[in-house]
Amino acid sequence: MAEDCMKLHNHDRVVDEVRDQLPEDTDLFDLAEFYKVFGDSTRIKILYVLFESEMCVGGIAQLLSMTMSAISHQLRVLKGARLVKQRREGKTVFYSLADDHVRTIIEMGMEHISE
Amino acid sequence: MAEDCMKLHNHDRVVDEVRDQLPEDTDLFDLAEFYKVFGDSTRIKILYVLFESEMCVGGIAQLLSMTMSAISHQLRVLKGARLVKQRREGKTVFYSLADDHVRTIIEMGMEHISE
DNA sequence: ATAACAGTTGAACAACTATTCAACTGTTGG
DNA sequence: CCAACAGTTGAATAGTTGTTCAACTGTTAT
Repeated sequence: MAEDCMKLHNHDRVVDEVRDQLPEDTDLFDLAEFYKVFGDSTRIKILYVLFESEMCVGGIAQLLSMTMSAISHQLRVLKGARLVKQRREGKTVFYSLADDHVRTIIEMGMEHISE
Repeated sequence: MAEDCMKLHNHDRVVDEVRDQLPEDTDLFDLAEFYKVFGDSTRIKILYVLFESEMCVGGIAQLLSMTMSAISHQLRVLKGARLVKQRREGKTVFYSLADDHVRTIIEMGMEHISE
């Protein structure tokens, strides 16, 4: 007699049950896209900077010792994820956190890795 | 007189202040690495499956219509991030969530994108 | 011992992504 | 209007990453 994992553990039934509980495929995809935004140290650094204070692109660039172009590109990604917002004052553009949600998410991660 | 952003907004002082508040560079890097793990829809799907029930590699593969090899590769990443743990039973290896931390982090993200 | 099964692993390839560079927009002061 | 500054953008490049494939380990039943 065949002792497959399938037959031993009754896969087909369990698999069907679990499948019903899963969120929509598009939601799972969107969630991964969202977390991708946190998956880059430059963006993480920018977010941490904005935790402390709103700041213009040049200021962030100076702080992180990077070009304004590089920072601007990443700010665009952060804005796309609705994590930051911008405010223009003359030639300068100030960026700040869109909401406090971000803080919680990042603190959650920090907790996990420092265990 | 030069009306630089620098001089107008007193960058150097603010920048220095904020720099002191930032976590270690290595911590910020590790945090980004951690979030990278959530930044893939296959891994997100696997985590959601394990929310419902512990499951073997073949079961997950069947559920997600993917090869065992692909799943095994991703489980390795998840294990590396200490998000899942394994348990052997004969030829079968069962995976499950390492702790409930993961649930909170993922729910946090879901909240943000469904706003 | 050996065959069959469950899972792992490393190399290779394709797809994606972060930074750089140069050219651009928009704003302000002269 | 023009020059200078702050920031943005698109193309190009280098580095990273997910899946596939084939070969491998480890376990169990005969």
